[in-house]
Amino acid sequence: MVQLGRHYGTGPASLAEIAVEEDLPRAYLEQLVVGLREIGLVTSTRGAHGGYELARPPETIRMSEVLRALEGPIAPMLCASDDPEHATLCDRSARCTVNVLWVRVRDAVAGALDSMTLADLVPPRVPAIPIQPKPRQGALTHP
Amino acid sequence: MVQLGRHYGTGPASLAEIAVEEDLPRAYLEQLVVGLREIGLVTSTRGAHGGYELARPPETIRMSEVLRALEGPIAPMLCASDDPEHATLCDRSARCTVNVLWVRVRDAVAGALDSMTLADLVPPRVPAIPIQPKPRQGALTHP
DNA sequence: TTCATATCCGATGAATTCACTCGGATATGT
DNA sequence: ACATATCCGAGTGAATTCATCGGATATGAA
Repeated sequence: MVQLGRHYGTGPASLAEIAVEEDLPRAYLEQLVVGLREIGLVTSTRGAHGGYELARPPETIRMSEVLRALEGPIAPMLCASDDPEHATLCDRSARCTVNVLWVRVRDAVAGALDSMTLADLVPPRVPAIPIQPKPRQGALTHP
Repeated sequence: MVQLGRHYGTGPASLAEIAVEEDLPRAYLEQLVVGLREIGLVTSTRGAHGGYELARPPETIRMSEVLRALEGPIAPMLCASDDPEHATLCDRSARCTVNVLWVRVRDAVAGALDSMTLADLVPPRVPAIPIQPKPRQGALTHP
């Protein structure tokens, strides 16, 4: 998805390209992209010069959406799932009092994933000729 | 740990007891308790009438400690682990920009686990004779 | 002393998940 | 026609998780 973010606006990128860029097997990417397509995060164009592209600008894609598409509902435990369809009480739920903890953990994770968009993870294009690299406050300086 | 919290102050509780109370195999509890003992969250006394008890009052035991003892360092990915000993960069770390996301998720989880203590999960003792069960504001009423 | 009750310890097994592979069918620009 | 892509279903090997089993060691009570 980060790679698709990089290519955003320049037409579809094939899985073969991304496989090279990320050093991942193409066949594996194929499997991953299924979920992304089903949710509608990416669109595909088949045939020569085809590939995938983001369906929306990177700034509007929350990482929570990406993770849900790839890994399913956010759920530290089965009894604390995002998705009501998927959530189930285990057979210990009668005496178990830990559910509140898992719900808090789940909300914390969902919050963190909601707070970042794909754009936050696409590395900014470094200018070919860097002008006056002035160190920002708090930046680490090498001893 | 919740069961040990219930028994807190009343001497050691044997795994056989807890196995009955939680409907879990005793041999399995034995395995779990190893980590808790090593970290010093529980103390053990061997022999007849022995068992385990919390080393500290439940209010002072953060759930982050418990989870770390049972499940190891908090780490959504290997490159974003709590424990510096355990943390490693993967071979993709040079081009991968997603680390910041995992660090945020990890901090969110750690925060949630830090914010609750074992005492929050030990169910309060219901009085034998309930006096005027007045429904609190916001409590769910059955239709 | 004997004995039942406990914790300790190492090894083993079943089920699930993760990262990845394979073989082909279908669509499409050149 | 043909190379380039996506699509699709099934299958594999390693690792992890949850749990089991057999027996050694310590200790309070009869």
